[in-house]
Amino acid sequence: MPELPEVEVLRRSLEPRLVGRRIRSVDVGDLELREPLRRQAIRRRAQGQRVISLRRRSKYLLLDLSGESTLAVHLGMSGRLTLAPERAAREPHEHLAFHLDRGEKLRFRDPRRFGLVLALPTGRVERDPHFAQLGVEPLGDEFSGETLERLSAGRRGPVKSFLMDGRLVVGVGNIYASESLHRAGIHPERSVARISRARWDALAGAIVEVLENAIVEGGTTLNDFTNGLGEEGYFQVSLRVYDRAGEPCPRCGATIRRRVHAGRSSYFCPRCQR
DNA sequence: CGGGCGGCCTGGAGGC
DNA sequence: TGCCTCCAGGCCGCCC
Repeated sequence: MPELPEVEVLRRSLEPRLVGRRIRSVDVGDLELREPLRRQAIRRRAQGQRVISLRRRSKYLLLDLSGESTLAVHLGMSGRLTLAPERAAREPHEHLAFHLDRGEKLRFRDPRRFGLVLALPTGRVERDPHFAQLGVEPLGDEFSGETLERLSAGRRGPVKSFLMDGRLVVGVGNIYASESLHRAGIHPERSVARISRARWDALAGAIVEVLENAIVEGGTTLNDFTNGLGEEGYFQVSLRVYDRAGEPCPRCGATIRRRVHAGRSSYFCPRCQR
């Protein structure tokens, strides 16, 4: 579900509804997520605090709270964070509920439980092991073809794996890696050692364009992504290759192919991507 | 050391 | 209708 655009869409949808609100109490279920939930830390850091700001780092949504605490939420593959009326019934796979003032709650649902909810001291987020190794933000000021070329120096593997390595570049997952490579005209299996500076520039531009467009369109809802208010995105209609095997390439008309690399499906146009 | 793969989970889709 | 297999947006650890 969630790559950078979806998490950013979630952040923007929740920000005006959460900033300034007080968390009165927290309910945490019995099942564990990708890691065991640190229930005491979550309750101790969240209860009674106000939401000061919402940030995003990589695919984590960060809720900065009063009391120098930050909640970090990662949606994994199937997580959803949504606002609901306080009286709404608990849903299947609802693992946490943050009860707010004004009769609302913020709930975290995650059927597959690949997600995470962490409570950290605000000043230590960057040093936490979940964050310390994260790479460059593709929508940050310093991101360019030069960045990609520098990060690829001395490496050899396929460019798609390179793009999806969160220690190098964050936020680009399986959908947006395929889409960016198609827009830049680069085959997903091309070795990073064989990409020219001009192509790195094209790829950086394609990544920024695809991510920004996806954010404007509310993210990609293939199955169940929604923003914090339960609204679906519509960038799926703008996808040019992802999940379109057998369809014509919108640029050249050749048949889009699906191939598995590193255990993940890649979609590409065999004619426009070399 | 870098890259590839299996595993973690549940649910939905499609085949028979 | 039911059962089976495959597949899924992320990430980590193990293996070569």
